[in-house]
Amino acid sequence: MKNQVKEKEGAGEHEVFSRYLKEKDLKLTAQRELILETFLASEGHVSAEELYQKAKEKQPHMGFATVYRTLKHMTQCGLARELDFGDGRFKYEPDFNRRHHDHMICTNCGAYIEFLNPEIEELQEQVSRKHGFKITSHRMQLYGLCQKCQKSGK
Amino acid sequence: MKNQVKEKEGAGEHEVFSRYLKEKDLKLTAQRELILETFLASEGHVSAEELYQKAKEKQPHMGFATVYRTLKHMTQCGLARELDFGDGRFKYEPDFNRRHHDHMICTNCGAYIEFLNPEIEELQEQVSRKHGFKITSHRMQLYGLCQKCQKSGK
DNA sequence: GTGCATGCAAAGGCTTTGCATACCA
DNA sequence: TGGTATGCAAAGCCTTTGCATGCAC
Repeated sequence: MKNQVKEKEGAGEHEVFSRYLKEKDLKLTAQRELILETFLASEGHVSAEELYQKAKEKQPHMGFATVYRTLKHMTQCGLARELDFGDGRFKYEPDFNRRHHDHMICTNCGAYIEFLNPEIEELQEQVSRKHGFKITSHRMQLYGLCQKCQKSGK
Repeated sequence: MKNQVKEKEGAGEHEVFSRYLKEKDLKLTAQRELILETFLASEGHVSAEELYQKAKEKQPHMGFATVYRTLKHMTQCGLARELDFGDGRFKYEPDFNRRHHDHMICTNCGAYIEFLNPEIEELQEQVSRKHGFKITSHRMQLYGLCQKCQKSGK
C-alpha cells in the first residue's frame, strides 16, 4: 500500500529520470534513486545540505558530491529547479508537471510564497521581443514582508 | 576640465557617501574615495574582482578586503546595487539617482541588458497585495540569447 | 568485463575575518 | 590620542574535482 502510493506519486518523475539517464548513457544507481525520492518527498524547497542529511539517514555512506551531481542531473532533465536565494546559496524545488511560478520571499521569517501571473509572463515576452532577446527562462523574486510578519510588528 | 566633469558627475554620490560615513562614525579614507570613484567611472556592471584590479592600478597596495568592505558600505547607502548572476557570484552597478530597472542576461556571451517595464512593476504590486505581501524590493532576470548571439548561430 | 558512479578528501572560487600597523578625526 | 581602516594572510562557505574502488549494464 505504501509502495503503491509512492509509485503513484513519483511514477512520472522516476520515469523521466530513468529515461534521461538511459538517453545519456548514465546509470540508475541506488544513490540516485534515493536522492530523487528524498527530493520528491521533501516539502517545497531544500538545500543540497538538507538533501544530503536526509539521504544520509537512509544510507550513511552517502557523499556530498553525489548529491550535487545528482541535483545537476535532476535539474538537467526538468525534475528540479534551482532557486536562487541571492546570497550565493541555492535551494531546489521539484519542477515536474508543475506550472511555472515565481516567488515572494519574506525577509523577516524566510517564508517562500509561490505565485503565478500570466500577464507578467506575457509582458516579459513583449519586452524581450522589443529588444530582440530570446528568453529561455527567467527568475523573479519579490522581497518584502509576509502578512504574518507585518502584523507581528517588525 | 577633466576634473570638473568628474566633479559634476560624481558630486551627488560623493556627498551621499561622506554623509553616510559621518552618520555612522566611519571615516572617509583615500581608499574609500578611490573605490567609489573607480566604481562610478566604470561602465555598467563590475565585479569585486574588476574593481579591485582597477583600483589597484592607482594604488598598488589596495587590498581585496577593502574593496569588499567598501562595496558593502556603498550598497548600504544606496550608491550601489548588488546584481545576482545566479551562479553565486555578484556584480555591482551604480544605483544612485537611477530608475529602477531589471535585466536580460545572455547566457551565451554574458551581455547584461537593462530594461524597465512599469506595467510589470504595477502587476507585481497587484499580485503581492492579493497575497497580503508588502514588497520592499525585487529582482527579475530574463535569461536567454541576445540578438547578436541568435544570429551568430549557437 | 567495461566504463560510469561513488565516496572520500582535497582543491576551487568567492567572500569574510583576524590581527598588527597605519591613519583619520 | 583613540578608535577605525587598512593590508595581508588565513579561514569560511558552498560547490566541484581527482582518484582509487565499486557497481550497473
